[in-house]
Amino acid sequence: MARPAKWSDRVLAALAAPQRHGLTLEELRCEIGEQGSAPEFSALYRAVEHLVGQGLVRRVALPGRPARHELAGHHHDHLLCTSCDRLVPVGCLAAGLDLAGLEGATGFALAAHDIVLPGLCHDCQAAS
Amino acid sequence: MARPAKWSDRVLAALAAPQRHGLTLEELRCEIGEQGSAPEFSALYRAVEHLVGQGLVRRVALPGRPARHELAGHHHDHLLCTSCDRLVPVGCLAAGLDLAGLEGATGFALAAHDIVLPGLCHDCQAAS
DNA sequence: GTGATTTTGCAAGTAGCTTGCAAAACTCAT
DNA sequence: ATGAGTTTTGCAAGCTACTTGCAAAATCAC
Repeated sequence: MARPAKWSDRVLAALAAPQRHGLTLEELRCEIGEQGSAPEFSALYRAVEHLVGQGLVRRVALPGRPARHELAGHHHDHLLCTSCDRLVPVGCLAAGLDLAGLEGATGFALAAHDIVLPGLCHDCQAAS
Repeated sequence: MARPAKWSDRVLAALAAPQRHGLTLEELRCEIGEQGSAPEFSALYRAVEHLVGQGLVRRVALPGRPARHELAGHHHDHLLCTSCDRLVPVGCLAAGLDLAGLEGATGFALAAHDIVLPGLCHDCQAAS
């Protein structure tokens, strides 16, 4: 090992804070910046990329929105509020799906899924 | 109504061809271009956007990939081959999900879902 | 034809992500 | 302490897919 990664620990710490589930890179940068100096975006990007590669962080890619990141614990899926972008974990949704049946019918080999159901969270329903 | 849309019909025709399910704008442009002149990208973009607004076309947004478009018929979900980008329709997956239970547990109002399960299609499994 | 309306073509702009590269920071063996 | 080797950082530029602005052109209703 050579130079130790300055940001990786801060990233993990920020993701561990349970206030908000699933942070974008930009949010991570702000979060980290509040306790000192904020990292350059590309440095943070590469640090997170590295953590994802190590399997410590899970990236939840969302179409048309910046990806969100969470600590990689046990698998779960998400609900996404399309109004405030809140990402809510909900326990594996694929449990109810006949994956083996789908694979048989289509010839696909299904990979690790990552189901995100869009909707409006409680607060945003009230606000509209 | 004033000037009639030159491309909308071509778009619908191209999407109706069942060879490939789910076309990107770029693929649509090629497809249309093969029977004459290809539309400018932005014209096509706006034509498709209009059709989506009318409810005639459904846009399947995919993270990190260009969105794919299909004729809006009865609802279904998709499998996506992450190697060749093939989009395969598979009949509503949410049927197996306890949506009402999720809504109750989270306070969410779930919107029209659009589940895409990633995997490897038969051909791409063989190729690897 | 005239006017109103809408689409087109061209260009430029945007967000979010990704990469190149040299300079710095750090560890380890000497 | 010194130097070699490795990795991260900062800065800048590049990329893809999408989105928008605007004037010119096409078409419809009259």
